Amino acid sequence: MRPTARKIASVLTQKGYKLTAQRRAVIDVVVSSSEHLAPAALYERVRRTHPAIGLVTVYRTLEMLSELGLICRVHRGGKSRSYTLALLGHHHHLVCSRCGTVADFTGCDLEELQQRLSQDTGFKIEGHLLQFVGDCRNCQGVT
Amino acid sequence: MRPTARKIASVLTQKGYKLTAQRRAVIDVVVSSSEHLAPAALYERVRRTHPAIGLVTVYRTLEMLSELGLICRVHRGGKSRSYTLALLGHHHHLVCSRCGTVADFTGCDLEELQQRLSQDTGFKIEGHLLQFVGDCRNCQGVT
DNA sequence: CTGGTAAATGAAAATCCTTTTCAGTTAGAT
DNA sequence: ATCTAACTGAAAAGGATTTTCATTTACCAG
Repeated sequence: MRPTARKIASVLTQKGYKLTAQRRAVIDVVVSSSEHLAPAALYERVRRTHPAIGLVTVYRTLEMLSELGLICRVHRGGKSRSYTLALLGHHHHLVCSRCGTVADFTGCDLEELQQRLSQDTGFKIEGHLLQFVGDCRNCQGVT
Repeated sequence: MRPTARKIASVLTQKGYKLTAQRRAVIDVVVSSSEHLAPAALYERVRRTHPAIGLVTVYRTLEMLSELGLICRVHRGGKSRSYTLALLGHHHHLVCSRCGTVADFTGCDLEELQQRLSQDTGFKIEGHLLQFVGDCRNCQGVT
């Protein structure tokens, strides 16, 4: 289930955040992108419709949306961070190593493993990060 | 199975890399550390025995060891990268969010999930990243 | 045991990405 | 319409990482 821009906006106001033109613009881009986006790339796209926006605002908005759980961070090799729209509920990513397309999936079924690890190591486990990397359908033919 | 410094050194020479004093020093620190280490932290430790080494060399050596699969990168929140000795074979990490201690584990059993995802999405999956985050035994009492 | 040579090193500078600061602006409650 | 805390953008600061380049060094050949 992909949330709509409207839905995200309403979460913001409910939480007491102001709904500025800049935030709307960032949200619109996030909602309409199927790939994950680094702050800089997102900034470029937002600028098409909102040329006066500052990169800093993009950073701040992404940070805020991320804390609210509305978008989530994608972990790539390590260079720059990226974000993608959060699906409702627990999910993970499948990232294309060539074009960066992100597919989400649910049903990781790691509870059992987590419990085993907790017992074995004494860790109090708070979360996990699971991500598959590969080539998406479109990129498989490409050299 | 933890590889020894000797073992790692021999891989380097086999691959045609020169075995310099600096590289030996970096390898020694990596092998003798149970935690994962960020380049800067590793640099500090290496300097104890090899004060003239440059941070750049540490970066370059880590990059090289990582490409050879002798160490592997640990993904934290996102700030700085870290590396830890690669165990032989397939394994994953359990990272303490407070002190950074890394425990390894094997047996992630994701083949089935991977196959399902491949079919559903058309991705040609090449690898995955699985990591649990939590508080290790020592850090659980701490405020 | 010498060279000779390509590879490796260290210091400084350059790049990136991200965060902080601060003065000016604005959304939304009253 | 007014007020105020929240928000914004520009610039500066901060950090991590990479590049550049002159110098040094490991190690192969002789």
